[in-house]
Amino acid sequence: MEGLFENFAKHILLSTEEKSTIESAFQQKEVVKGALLLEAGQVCRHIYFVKAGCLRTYYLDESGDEKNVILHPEDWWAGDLASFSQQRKSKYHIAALERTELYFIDCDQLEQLFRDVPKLERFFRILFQNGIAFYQNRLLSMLSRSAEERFRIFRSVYPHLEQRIAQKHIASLLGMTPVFLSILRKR
Amino acid sequence: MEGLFENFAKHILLSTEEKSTIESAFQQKEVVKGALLLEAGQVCRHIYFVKAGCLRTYYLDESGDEKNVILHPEDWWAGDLASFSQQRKSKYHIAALERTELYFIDCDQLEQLFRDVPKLERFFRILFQNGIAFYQNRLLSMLSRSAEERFRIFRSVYPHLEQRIAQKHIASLLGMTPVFLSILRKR
DNA sequence: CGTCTATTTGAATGTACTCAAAAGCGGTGG
DNA sequence: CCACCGCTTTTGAGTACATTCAAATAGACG
Repeated sequence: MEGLFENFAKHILLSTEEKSTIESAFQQKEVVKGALLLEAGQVCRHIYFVKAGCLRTYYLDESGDEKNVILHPEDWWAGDLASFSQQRKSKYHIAALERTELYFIDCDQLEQLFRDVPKLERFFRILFQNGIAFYQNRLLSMLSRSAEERFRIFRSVYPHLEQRIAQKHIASLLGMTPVFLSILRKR
Repeated sequence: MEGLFENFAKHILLSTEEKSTIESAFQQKEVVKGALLLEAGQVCRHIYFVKAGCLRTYYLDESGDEKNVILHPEDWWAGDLASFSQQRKSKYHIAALERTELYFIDCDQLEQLFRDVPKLERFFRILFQNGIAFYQNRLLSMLSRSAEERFRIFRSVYPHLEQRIAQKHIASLLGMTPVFLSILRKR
């Protein structure tokens, strides 16, 4: 679980005992491309950490269109926090865009883990704090950038992801149609 | 500081001692309409809680246009968390849209308060968790809703705010021009 | 009351979309 | 290994939603 602990180490310092407490709470799994980890309408029961591969969180709208809200490549966390913490039905689906290796934890066990290793409250407080900054940025880019600029930003932020995943998923993430993204790429 | 403690009570239970520790860490002030609480380029040194009135967080882009990222009416928190926690220059300005009554805390004192009242880590973890859900929603609405739908949503989420603040600020928040919002309102 | 800023209105324009069809690509099975 | 099927991407034509610019009107505030 190296990748996971490196991630924790970004914000908190864990003792060996704390690490082993955490290690025993997390599980590991590998899912195939297309696998569904959370379905809208269900309560989110797990938080995932992506070791390798890529997940996406998306909204399935009234007309059946999928809107990718966020991609989770390696070293990212995934899970519907609002659903998780308020035990409400999720609005989002979470699925794998590639064969993906994951660590995950059950939501009840995470609550227990918060009690056993209180430092984790701090870790997630900071993680979520950064999450807010991330979404503020995304929102700002929707408010003030053209489709072309948003695509340029995407390319610079995720240099290799463009080759790994379908254009339609990038288009959806950036709030444009795949047809229009294809036109932009030709330029 | 009733409003503030009611807000804390949404997620954590505080003892009388804890309340008084918190109370002595927060300060109070009142600002006039238009007052600037945070300027882009400066490091965010305070977190604000809006008792009455309304603040806005906005981005001033290259061409001098202001983009409202979020409004903070009564009972909301404000402050650039990313700047605050990483001690980096803020990208955003925070200003008052009305005469506004505030509670605020210095960032160093908040760090101290996290040590004195560890429950607050939990409070802010949950607050930020909800913040992420809020921004996900905003983002989704930019990704999948028309300007008209976004305006309808705004009206239902903030029923009285439309009368209190300038249309151009609502237009900016919703990612459209004030001219177009005026056309929408006529319909 | 006068000035300054915000809103409304109209015309022309542009960015991005829809629809449809063709081409490309990837995986599967014969 | 190749052929076929399904899905994704490309291309083109026509369209719509929202913008820009400019001018007129209304409203806020000292």
